[in-house]
Amino acid sequence: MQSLGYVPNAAARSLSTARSHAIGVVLPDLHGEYFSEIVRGMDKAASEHGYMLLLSNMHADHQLAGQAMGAMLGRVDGMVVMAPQLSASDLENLLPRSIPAVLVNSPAERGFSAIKVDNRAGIRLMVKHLLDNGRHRIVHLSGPTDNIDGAERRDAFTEAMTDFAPDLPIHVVEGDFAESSGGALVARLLADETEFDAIIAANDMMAMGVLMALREAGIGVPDRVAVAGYDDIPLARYLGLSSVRCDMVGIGALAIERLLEQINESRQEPIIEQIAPELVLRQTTRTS
Amino acid sequence: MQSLGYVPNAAARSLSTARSHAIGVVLPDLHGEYFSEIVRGMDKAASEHGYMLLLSNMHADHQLAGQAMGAMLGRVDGMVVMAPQLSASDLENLLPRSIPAVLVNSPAERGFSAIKVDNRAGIRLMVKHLLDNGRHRIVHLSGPTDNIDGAERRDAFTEAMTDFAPDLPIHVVEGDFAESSGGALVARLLADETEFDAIIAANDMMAMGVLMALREAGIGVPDRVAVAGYDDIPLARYLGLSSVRCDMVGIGALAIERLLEQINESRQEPIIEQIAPELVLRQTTRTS
DNA sequence: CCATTTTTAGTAACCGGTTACAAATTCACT
DNA sequence: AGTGAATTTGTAACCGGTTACTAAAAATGG
Repeated sequence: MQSLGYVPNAAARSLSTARSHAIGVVLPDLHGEYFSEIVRGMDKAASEHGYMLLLSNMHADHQLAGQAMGAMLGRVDGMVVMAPQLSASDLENLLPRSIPAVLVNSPAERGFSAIKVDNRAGIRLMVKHLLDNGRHRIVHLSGPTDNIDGAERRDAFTEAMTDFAPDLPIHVVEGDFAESSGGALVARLLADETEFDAIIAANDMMAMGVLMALREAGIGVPDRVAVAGYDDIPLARYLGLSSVRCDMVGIGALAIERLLEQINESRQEPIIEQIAPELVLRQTTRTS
Repeated sequence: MQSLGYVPNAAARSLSTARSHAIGVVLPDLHGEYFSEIVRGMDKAASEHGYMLLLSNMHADHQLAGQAMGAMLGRVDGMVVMAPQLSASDLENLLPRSIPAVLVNSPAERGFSAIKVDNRAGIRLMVKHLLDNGRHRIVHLSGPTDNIDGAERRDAFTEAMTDFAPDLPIHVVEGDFAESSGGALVARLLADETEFDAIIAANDMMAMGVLMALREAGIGVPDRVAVAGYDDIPLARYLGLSSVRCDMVGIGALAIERLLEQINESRQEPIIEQIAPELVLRQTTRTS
C-alpha cells in the first residue's frame, strides 16, 4: 500500500459514507479584515476537528448564491452561512434544508442555529461613552440599511440617543461599509457646515476613512471630533481607533463548534447565541 | 425536478466525471493580512471560473501536512501550495504527483509551475532608496532563515549592501515575521547602543512593531530613523509605512489562472514566473 | 482431537451520478 | 407511404470506496 503510493479517493469515500469531513462557508466577500478574521477562526476550529473549509462567495445575485450553495451539497457535512445582506425571506428560500447549517450575523431563520454579535449593546456602550465625555453632536455613519448589521446598528443608535439624551438631535447618514464612505461623510458635513463633535461609524473601515479625511481637513482628533468604529479589526489598534470588539475569530470558531455538534448529533435543538461586545477605548475618543 | 427540490450530489458527480470544480489551497497559516490577501485573489479568480476553494492549513508537522494534502486528493482538480517554510526536499516528498499543482513563494520544484515575488529586486530597490537618501547605518530585520522568503530577502540585503555601499557595515538581525520581533529588535539596538538610522524589516508586520517601539522610545521617524517594510499589506498605507508592493491579490489570481490552464490542458509545460515588486514610498522613509 | 469461538478473506450490493450504446420514436424528404 | 437520418428514451456498466454478509482459516479449550 505504502510502496504503491496509494491514497484513498476522497470523493468516493464521501459518496459511500455520506461524510466528507468538509464544512462549507458562504460569505459575502473577502474584502477587508472583517471576514478574514472570521474565516481564520473557523479554519482554526475546523482543522482542530479534522475538517476542511470549502469557501464560496455569496454573490448578491440570488440565482448565483443558490447555485453556490447547491454546488456544496453532497460535498460538505454542513455549512456556515454569513449573509447580512440578505432578507429573511431570501435566506429562507436559498438555504438547503437537507444539511445542518449555522447562520452568522444573518437574519434569524427558524430551525437553524445562529450566532450574532449584539449590535444593540455595542452601540449603546459607545453612545453612552461619548455622551459621558461631553460629546453632544454625535453623527452616526451607518452601514447600508439593507444589511442586517447596518440596520441594527443604526436602530440601536437612534434608540440609545433617545434613551440617554432625548433632547439632542439624532443625526444619521447612510454609508456602505467601505472606507470611501468615511471621506464622503466628512466632506458633506463640512460642506453643510454641520456642527459635530463625534462620529460613530458602523464599522472600522468607514471610521478609517473618516480619520483620514479629518486629518486632511486639519480637524483635530480627538480634540475637536471624537471618532469611533465598530468591529475592532486588527487595524484599529494601530491607528488608536476606539471601537467595539466582537471577537470575530471567536465567533468563527464558535460557529464551527456549533455546527459540528449538530453534525455529530450531540445537539439537535437549534440555539441562537448573541455575543456580547466589549468597548475598546483608544485615542480617537479620549476626552478633549 | 424543480418541484421535488432535486439537487445533484456533488460527490457522486465528481466521482464519475473525475472533475470536482474545486481547487485545494494549502498555506502555512491565516495570520495577518499577507495570506488573507492572496486567498482573496485566489477566491476572486476561482469563482470567476466557477471553481470553489478548499482551504487547508499546512502544519509545520510534515506528517500532518502530507495528510492534509492527501485528504484533498480526489476532491480537488488541482492545488495551490504555499510553503515558504518548507525545504525543497520536504516539498518534493509531500507533493502528490497525481494532480496539477502550482507553487507560490515556495522552493522551486521541477515539474511544477511556480509563482514567486522577486525578493532580490524588491530589497535592492529599498536599499538603494535608503542609501540615496543618506542613510548609512541600515539594519535589516530578517525573517526566519528557514523560510525561503526570509532567506532570500536577507541574502538580497547583504548583496545589495555589498554592491551599493561596500564600505558600510552589514547589520542583520533575525526575526520571525511577527510584530513582536520589531519591538525586540529596537530594544536590543537601544540596549547595545548601536548606531542606526534606518531599519528594513523583512515584512510589514515586523516593521509595524519597530514603529510602535520607536514611538514608545521617543525616537523620531523618519527624522532620526527611517523604517521600511515589505509586502505592502493594506495596513501599511494607513500608517504611512514605506514598503515593497507585491500585489498579493494579483499573485493569488495568477496562481489560479496558471493552475486552470494546466487543468484544462491548454498548457502542459510548467512555467516559473517572478513578479516584479514595486517600491512604495511613504512617510517613514522620507528624507530627514 | 474435535467442537466452538474468533479472525481473516472474499463477495456483492450500494452510494448517486455519468456515459456509452441499443432500441424506439419522431422527423424530413423524395 | 417508405426510407434514412435525427432525436428521444431506456439500459447497463462504471467511478472507488464502504459495509454487511458469508465462507474459510486460525486460535482456543475441554
